[in-house]
Amino acid sequence: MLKDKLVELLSEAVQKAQAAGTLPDIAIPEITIERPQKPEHGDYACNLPLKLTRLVGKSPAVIAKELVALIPAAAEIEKVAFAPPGFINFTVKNSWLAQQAENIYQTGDKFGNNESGRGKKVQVEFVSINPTGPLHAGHGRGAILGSALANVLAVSGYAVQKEYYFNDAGNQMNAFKNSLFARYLQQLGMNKELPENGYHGNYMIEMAKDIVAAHGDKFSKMPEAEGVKQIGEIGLKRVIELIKSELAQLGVVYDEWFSEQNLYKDGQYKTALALLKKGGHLAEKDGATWFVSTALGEDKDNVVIRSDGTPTYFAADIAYHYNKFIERGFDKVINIWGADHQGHVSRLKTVVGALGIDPARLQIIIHQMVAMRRGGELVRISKRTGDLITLKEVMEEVGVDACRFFFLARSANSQMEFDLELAKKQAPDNPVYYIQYAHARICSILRLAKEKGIEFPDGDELL
RNA sequence: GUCCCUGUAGCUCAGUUGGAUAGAGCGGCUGCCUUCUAAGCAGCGGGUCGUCGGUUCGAAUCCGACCAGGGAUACCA
Repeated sequence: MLKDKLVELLSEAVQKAQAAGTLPDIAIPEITIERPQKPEHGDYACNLPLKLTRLVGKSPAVIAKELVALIPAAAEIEKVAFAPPGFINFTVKNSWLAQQAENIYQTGDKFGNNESGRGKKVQVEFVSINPTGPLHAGHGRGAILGSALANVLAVSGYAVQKEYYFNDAGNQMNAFKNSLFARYLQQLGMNKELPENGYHGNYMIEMAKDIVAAHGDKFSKMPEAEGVKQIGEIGLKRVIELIKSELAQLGVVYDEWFSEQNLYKDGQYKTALALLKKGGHLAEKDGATWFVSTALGEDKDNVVIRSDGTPTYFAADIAYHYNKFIERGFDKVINIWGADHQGHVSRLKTVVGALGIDPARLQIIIHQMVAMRRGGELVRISKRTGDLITLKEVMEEVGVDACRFFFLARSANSQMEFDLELAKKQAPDNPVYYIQYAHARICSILRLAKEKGIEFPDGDELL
């Protein structure tokens, strides 16, 4: 990259200055190259003299002028200039720029790829919602963020693995299974109430209908516990397939679907907890087992095993991260979570540290919430109410490309509003439309050029 | 109460580790139409960077206090 070349040139100049005694023999701060905002300031700029002024006790202008004189000539560079108060500005040759257009054209899709990841194993885990129903509109944000990030890492030379973690054990799953069973009995005309914290969505009724069509009434004839279990398994499979296909439709494809149950099967859960116990991080209180995070600077301790002997979600997460780092040996793990999980960041990092893993290897990206609207009107995302808007509906309404664009167009840590009207609008105030329009125009220019037989050489400066 | 995110042009937002006159798109205003989709092109205007203080050669950026909006504060996940 040209920036690296410029850093090289500047380092040479600094060394010469130090050899000549115009600069003292001190550690030089990192040389950074930036793009100036004004074209008069050249194509690239460096503020090293400003950084050095305090260290060497000379005015930035003097340092800059001395360095400019010592910068060696280079094929890419037209001009090196001093600019007050202490910038060094570089102007690149037009011929070099024209050559870049040709390079980009020749490199094609691979342009910009690099090896800075050096093959390090990175896992990006995202979406990972409980498989209790279809994805809603807000889940699209994590999905797009995760897949885009994984793409970027992959072309930067990392060995990336995209993972979806699903909880197929625990309370939420039981509520799902019981709800589905209740809906199933209702379909058969039997009187059965939904459980108190059950799932009310229409998709549960649809799924119950399908199960009746496929399997008849056989689950109603077995003991309830057995019926719930079997019907739950069917429901779980169906929901996971549903989620998988919706994400695939969005262009998001995973390498691994990781089930929480794996953690218990392979004994990793026990191993991870034993490791914490050995480190003195666990304590018994009120009949439950706690992770004593207060000893490590956290605000409160966290329950790991409830007084009824069942593990909490946090306990599973401990085992899961033990698995990621120790069993599977990822160098770096990136979790993408919604803002509603923000409270878990600190304790997860703490417990990872307690397992003897450098917490810096775990990076958690929190994205803020998404509000959907149609023009002026807010659209609810809530699962409880009937006017739930699913990710599938959004994709089908505005199109996959527009969907990806809008979710990616805001930085993760600012709240966003997704305007369905705007995303569909064929007018300049819709950025997606604008981009598509630019593409159409370019194609039509190229088509006309071909029709008229206009020739243009590769890397023509006039283009 | 405590913790996290946010507050920058009329609107939606960028702004890398502190650096040059704080940027973009849209909207607004002015001028352009016989050959590319006028769904266009050229130009102009637009700001106490939430408020107040501090750090320093220099602050949208770092520190402190405060104000406003959103989120989190379970033996739920």
